Amino acid sequence: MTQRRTRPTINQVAEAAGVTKSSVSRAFTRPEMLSADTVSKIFAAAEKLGYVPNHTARALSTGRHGNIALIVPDVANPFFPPLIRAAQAEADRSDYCVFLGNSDENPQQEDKLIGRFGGQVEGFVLASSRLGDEQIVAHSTRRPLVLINRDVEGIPRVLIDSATGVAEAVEHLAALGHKRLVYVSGPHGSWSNKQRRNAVRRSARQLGMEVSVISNEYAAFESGRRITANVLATGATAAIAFDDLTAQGMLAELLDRGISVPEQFSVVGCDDVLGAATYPALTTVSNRSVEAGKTALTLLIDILENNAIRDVRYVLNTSLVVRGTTGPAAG
Amino acid sequence: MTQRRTRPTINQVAEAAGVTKSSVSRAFTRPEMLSADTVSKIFAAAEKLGYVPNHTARALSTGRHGNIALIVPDVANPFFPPLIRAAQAEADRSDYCVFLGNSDENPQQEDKLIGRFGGQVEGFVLASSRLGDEQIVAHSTRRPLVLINRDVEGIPRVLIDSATGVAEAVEHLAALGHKRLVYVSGPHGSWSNKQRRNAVRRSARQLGMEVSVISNEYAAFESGRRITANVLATGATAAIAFDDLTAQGMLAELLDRGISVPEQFSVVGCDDVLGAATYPALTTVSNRSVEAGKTALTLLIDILENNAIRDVRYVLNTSLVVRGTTGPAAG
DNA sequence: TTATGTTATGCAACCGGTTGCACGTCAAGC
DNA sequence: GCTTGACGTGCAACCGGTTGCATAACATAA
Repeated sequence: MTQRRTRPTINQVAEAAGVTKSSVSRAFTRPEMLSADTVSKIFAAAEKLGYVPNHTARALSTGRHGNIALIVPDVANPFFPPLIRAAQAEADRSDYCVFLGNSDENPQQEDKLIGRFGGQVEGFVLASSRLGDEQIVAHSTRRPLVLINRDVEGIPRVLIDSATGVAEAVEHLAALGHKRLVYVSGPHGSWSNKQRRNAVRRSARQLGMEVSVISNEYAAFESGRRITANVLATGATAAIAFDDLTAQGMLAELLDRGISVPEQFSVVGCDDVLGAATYPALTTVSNRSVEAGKTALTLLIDILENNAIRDVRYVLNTSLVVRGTTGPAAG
Repeated sequence: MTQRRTRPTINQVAEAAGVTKSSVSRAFTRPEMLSADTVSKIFAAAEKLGYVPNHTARALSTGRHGNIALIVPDVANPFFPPLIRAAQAEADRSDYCVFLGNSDENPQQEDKLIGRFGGQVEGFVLASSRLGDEQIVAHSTRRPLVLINRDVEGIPRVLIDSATGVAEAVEHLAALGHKRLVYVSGPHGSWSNKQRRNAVRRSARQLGMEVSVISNEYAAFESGRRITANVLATGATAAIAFDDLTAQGMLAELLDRGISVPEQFSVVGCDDVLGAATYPALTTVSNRSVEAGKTALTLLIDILENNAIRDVRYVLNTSLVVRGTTGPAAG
């Protein structure tokens, strides 16, 4: 294995070019301050030595790292990867590096990650943060911070308003003749969950439907299976799940129990992360996670570069995507 | 908005505790060098001021950042999120921060990311790298580097050996009476793709089956749909796809064309990223991406902490998961 | 020719830690 | 009582850049 050579420093370039290190530094940061001659002399020397400015040293003296941190509750939840990818791409356009943190749905872990990243990032994007409002506010006093799917006043935030889509879902079910409805909850600290639950309740009340709420802490396929018994026990004819994964688990469990969807029971998911991959293809609420990721980063970078401290509340609407898991009420 | 205060430095703590900054530094890094009295005096002062060591300054003088970079071709490809999550968790156990890079299946982009991260990480994990061998070797001379699903001699690597599972798949199809088979390729630079293609060819030869290979640069649902016509044109009765996404696309297209699976055509995926979510549930080759992510990180951290420069080649075997998309050959 | 202004470059302090070496103190050994 | 060694702490250099200010060189104006 080849030896790991120590990289050339600004001093060596300076010596090779016959100038001082100030000039070398300027050649790389503000070349317009130097004569064209000097600049090209320095570049030639740098090129020859394979000089690359030391990021850390630069960060120490300027206080600017060119890094941002993105923290999500669960990387493996299909809602997040597209968001992460979009955020990443946007960061890349402005030459920022992205730290990714996985909080495991755990506020303490989230806090710990913020602390760990704190010293080496310009700012944060917290997606579906599980922290309390006060903690979020506290962190935002140290570093610029943008929230996704979390509505804290005074802090720039990008919200995917699933309420519009969920309301459409309830109307859709009402139109199909359903009278009793279940909402299957998501994580306790989740803003989206609260929003969806409220939207279901509100619409159902307006349409004269009856709603039960079933709690389900960890949103995933397996827990979707588990809570299906409780859902059926309510006597409802349709369910709206916090997310597609939960809905998918319910679908599998219903199939196993010989209950046919949508003939005997209707299921609606949320976030449209599975496309048409389930069987029957899942009726769900559309997802704007790509735009959310991109927008959050644009916002953060704008704040960083222009020192714009604005109280932005950016809302992305959603709508119902009707596929094959909803049908006329049984009976 | 509260003002962003500048954090206390080692000097302020030193003054408050009535010692020099050397002692403060030692209190945090090698407290056994100091008297217990001094240490507690310093900790008290630090606590009171809310002192947190400056990561950047420390990194500058020690050359150690406590960061590692993980680069994947596509975060949104469901193969990677579980791997990323596992890697993340493992890094966390040793207090490393993880930079995530998305190369977009593009070697240039991958190279650029490595350069961007280079100055602030201890080492790299490249998952399914699209770089050429020489580039990988070159980068490994600068920083420790562990590969996932890429077999370059002399470089520590974790390989998911899908060949075993793919061979089982071919045998399974042969046992079902299939004589003509298609392998639908994945990305050009992909080691996994080469491995799978070869495994299909080898097993098919042994079993006296005929194989066509259809190329398909970008592995995804849509491209799976697109190449289905070509697949059918070969006259084969079964196909093994580079990955589940491609297989899923084919399934959708076959359904649209009124070709029933598995009665008229059999499909096998690879990586088992969709679980039983497709319809029919996809027969596929198991996936060890979680272990791969975890192992790669363990390896890298071991190299970093113990300076162990070993030529490790860690292989994870796979096997066939039979579900509902394979059946007896038509006719 | 001298005063005045511009421009390019150098000097040295600074960012906030770490660390090799020197020094002072105190206890044990002779 | 003096030497020796161990131990705890301080001094100062160093990591590799950035940047405010001073200065030299040269051009322009009076």
